[in-house]
Amino acid sequence: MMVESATETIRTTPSTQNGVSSLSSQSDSGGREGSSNGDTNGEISPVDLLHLQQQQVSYTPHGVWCVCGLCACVRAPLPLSWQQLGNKQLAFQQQLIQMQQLQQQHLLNLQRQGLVGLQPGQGAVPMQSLQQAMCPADLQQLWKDVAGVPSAEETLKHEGLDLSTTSSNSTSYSASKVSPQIPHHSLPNGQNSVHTPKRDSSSHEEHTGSHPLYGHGECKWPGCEALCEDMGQFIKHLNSEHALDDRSTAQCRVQMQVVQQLEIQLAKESERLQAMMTHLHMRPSEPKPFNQPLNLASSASLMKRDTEAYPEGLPHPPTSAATPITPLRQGPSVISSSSLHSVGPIRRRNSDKYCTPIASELAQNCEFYKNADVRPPFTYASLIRHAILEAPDRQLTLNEIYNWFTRMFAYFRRNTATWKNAVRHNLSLHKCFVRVENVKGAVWTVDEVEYQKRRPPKMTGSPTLVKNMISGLGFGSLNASYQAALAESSLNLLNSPTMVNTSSGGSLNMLHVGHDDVSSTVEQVNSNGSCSPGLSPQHSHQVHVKEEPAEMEEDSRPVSLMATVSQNLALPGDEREMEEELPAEELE
DNA sequence: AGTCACATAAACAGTT
DNA sequence: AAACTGTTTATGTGAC
Repeated sequence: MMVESATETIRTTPSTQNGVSSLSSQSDSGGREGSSNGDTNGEISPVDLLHLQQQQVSYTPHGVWCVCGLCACVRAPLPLSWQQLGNKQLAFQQQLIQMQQLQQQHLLNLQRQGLVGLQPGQGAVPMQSLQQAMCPADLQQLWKDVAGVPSAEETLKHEGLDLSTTSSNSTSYSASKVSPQIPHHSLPNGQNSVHTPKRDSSSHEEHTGSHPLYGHGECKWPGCEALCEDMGQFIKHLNSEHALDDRSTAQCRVQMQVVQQLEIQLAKESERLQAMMTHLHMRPSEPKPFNQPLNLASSASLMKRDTEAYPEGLPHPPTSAATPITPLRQGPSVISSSSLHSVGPIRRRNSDKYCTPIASELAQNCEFYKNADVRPPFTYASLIRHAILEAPDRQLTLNEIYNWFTRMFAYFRRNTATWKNAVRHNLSLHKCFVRVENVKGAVWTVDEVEYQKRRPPKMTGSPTLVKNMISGLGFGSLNASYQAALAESSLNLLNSPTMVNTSSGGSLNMLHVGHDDVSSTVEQVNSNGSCSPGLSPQHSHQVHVKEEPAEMEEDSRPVSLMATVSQNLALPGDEREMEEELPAEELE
């Protein structure tokens, strides 16, 4: 039968293993390393790409000027390195362009149907939008540059940006890919795009008495601003000054670029809006931001290796009341910072490295983990500890721990085979987990001292944090030995039954910030009364079955500064938050 | 390169 | 007998 059990594990292993490994690779490479690698090869960085996407393109006799719609930065002329974009960026940009073209075509269809028509003054909209990204004077100057130089198109052609033909080596990444296709997509009826504005306008205004290019007695042709007393004079001006020639053609194409860029921006903003609405559950069906299927299975199906097929559901990002709504956030708040590896393996000390509190994370993102099939970025040990500490009496049976895992994490509802073994393994392996025999059977408790001893946090990545934390406690002048003694003292204090049993036990416990996660914040959360109670006095009364002979020796280490520290530890509640960040290590 | 922490797999034994 | 529980060992990986 053991063989059967083993084979069953093996049978389930491949999928789990693959899943884990793939997730691991996703998180490791796709998260930090992957993105960073992509930026370091002389290619365009995501930031630059973002700017690219936001750019408004303008043509001048001196080249192509791009005005970033994001920050209004003007990039001119475009660096040659941008011509060397990798295929990745090109493909991405082409996708954007295609999407934009579809949108533009749709817009034109609407226009033909009369749903969206050019209204008087509408022609100024792109200018206004551009002016948001660029000061009006500069923008106007750009237009005048185009308007005032008949050879603008020639200049552009000369520089490799042929407005009439596809130019692969255009200096403008966006323009080169977009402009040549505009006539085809924006004007599917085969009408020459260059002629369209003029013909439409001249025929339109004569009959209606209004003209999109005329308003407030001025010609609204980009860069013109010619005063026209009436429509007739304007028409005259239009036909004479803005007749079909190279200059008007170039100006028209520039305007098309402007519109196109704005539509790209519109597409992006629409996408953002969609994501926001998705996040806020305002729409019944949205594309899922997560790669993995989300598990919205009811808690009724918690325990068992349920359902390979999970109901398709909306992404369920953190929605706890304590979590401020952040539209663009797609995952747990802490994950976003400490681990882009939200779908990565449990392991790794992300929370340690970044001092990520698991309890606060779980408190904030409880719903997220419950519903999203995302592996929590915490170790088994920390999770087990959290589960136990969350229990009313600080003790759980193995099965209850299982239940907690499946109840709290959709991920564990599905990947059943391996993690239960891992939980048992961790319970047995780590001294911090103490098996206690009671009437009902065996329950597991947490030896907080052992847990903190388990692995002193390195905090190598943030020495300043350590310094700040110490200084925050008023220990700014402490030297390393004092700090070590402090931390050590805190452990001993924790180990003291009297201290543990007192109400200050929780705050003392917060001294051990955690390298892990749970340790630091179970109490913190408790202080808010939201999640789990404080350290249980019952804990000290437990009968420890597990033999831990060597540990008491460490606990009896001399604590030279014990008294001093204990005074400082007995801080009012408002100072305990600072204690929380005190490193538990520096023991050795 | 060595060490450590962790995850995973698996064998094994005891208990229910 | 089967399932569950608990212990232990082995191995691989990543971080330091």
